Amino acid sequence: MQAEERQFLIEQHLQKVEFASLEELSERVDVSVSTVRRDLTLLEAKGALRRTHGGARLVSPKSDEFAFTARDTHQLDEKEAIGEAVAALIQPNQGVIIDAGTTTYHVAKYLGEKASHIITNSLPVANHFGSDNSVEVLVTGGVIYPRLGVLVGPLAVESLSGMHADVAVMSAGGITLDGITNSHALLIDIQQAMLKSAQRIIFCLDHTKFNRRSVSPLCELDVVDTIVTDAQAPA
Amino acid sequence: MQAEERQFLIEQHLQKVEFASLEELSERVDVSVSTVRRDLTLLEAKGALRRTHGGARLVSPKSDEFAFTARDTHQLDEKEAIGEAVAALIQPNQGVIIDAGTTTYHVAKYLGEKASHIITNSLPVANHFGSDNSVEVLVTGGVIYPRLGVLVGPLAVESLSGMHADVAVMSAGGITLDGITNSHALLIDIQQAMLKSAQRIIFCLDHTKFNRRSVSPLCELDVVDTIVTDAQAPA
DNA sequence: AACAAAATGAACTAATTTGAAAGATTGTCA
DNA sequence: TGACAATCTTTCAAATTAGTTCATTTTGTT
Repeated sequence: MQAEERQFLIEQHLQKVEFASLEELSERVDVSVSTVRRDLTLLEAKGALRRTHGGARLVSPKSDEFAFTARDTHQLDEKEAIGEAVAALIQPNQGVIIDAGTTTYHVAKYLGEKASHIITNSLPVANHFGSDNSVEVLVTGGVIYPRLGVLVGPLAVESLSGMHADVAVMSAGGITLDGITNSHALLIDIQQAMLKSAQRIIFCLDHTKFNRRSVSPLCELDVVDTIVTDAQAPA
Repeated sequence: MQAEERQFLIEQHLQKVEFASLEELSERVDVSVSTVRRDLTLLEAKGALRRTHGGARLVSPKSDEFAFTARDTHQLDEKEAIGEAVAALIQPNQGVIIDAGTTTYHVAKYLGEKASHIITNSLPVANHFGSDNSVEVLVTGGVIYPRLGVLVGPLAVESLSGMHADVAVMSAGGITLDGITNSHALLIDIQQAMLKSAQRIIFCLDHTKFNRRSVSPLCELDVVDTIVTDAQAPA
């Protein structure tokens, strides 16, 4: 790999995680810590980031974007893995509904140009496909729920009600034997509309979601076709 | 293989991968590394790419989102100035419709928390306010028009039809004494819905738009309340 | 076919980059 | 504050890459 590419990768990674340690970066781009140091010095001179003790951080935690969704490093690896697995489940040229959420965002990343059209109420997902003209992306209307970049409200529900998709890729706050629950009542309406509009329902739930119950009930378990999770989850 | 063909292949490959090492290229086009070096020097002189240590890099990386809108540096100063001027025209706590476009995006930047609610079909504008919870941002639904990040289609028009705002901040492709025109028929419907929903209409038009006529007519001049432009514009 | 011109690949040297180790600095915790 | 660990900067040898030169091959022309 070339120096330029490496530096680009570092920059790009920081866009995602906001802060990264030297070790983390050195592993990620597979060079020594010394080299990462040098790269960071260069990138800092360029103004792309700011060096800190032990690593580097984004210079402007750009309020432009959705820190929470796109930059959430909490269990990043698991989420990436789930994202990849779900993307593999989807057949080419299907229509896919993508729910808002940190995990479902990763599904979008791995989905590439597989889907023929995508329906979403998540601004991060919409942004991800924004410059990709091989996929038709339909964004539901709605009011932006701050920080999450989710479109909520009656307009979002209405938009979804008339639509149809082959698959819905969903996320939630918790799952028990009684069913699936989520935290915001505002989201429930929208998610239920999504469930109605799709033929096959896939839920993305990492192991922290199991045996947890959020405030609002979303649906029974028998509505769900597939659950994708990570290795640490119970049967 | 001809030298020209080889260079074309190199260029084409770089379009795909953004970065490539000499070895990689030399294998791909099946010549020695020396020759690849020479090719790269030529291609660099041509402006097709930039040489780096160990390889080459694409000059214009297409990687980022909505480069067109947010990073369009064409007449940046004028647009910033227009943005600031329009923002100054807006009273606190008004409802504002913001059209999609490079200039209107700058209006959003200067608007801050002045408006009480904002209605837009522009993803860059939505992103800009995304994490700001002092403003209610209503995003119209619709299909993403690639590269511009505009939401278009019937859903966008429907979303707008039921709404109301104090001001509409609009952009367009050209203006003559006969009226205002814009380039994409898809946008026209939406813009007309915006015009209907707002009490006061402000158009942002830099001097290049004057005496130009785009393909589709948008509206007559008497619909417009205010036009904000830059110093180089005619009276 | 014979020749000149251009392109190619290889060999060599100069320049750059890299990784590791030294000592200097900073941050942390009692 | 003082020790201790972690991180930073500097330095240097090794490795990689760039630039140059030259013999050989290919190409184009007569």
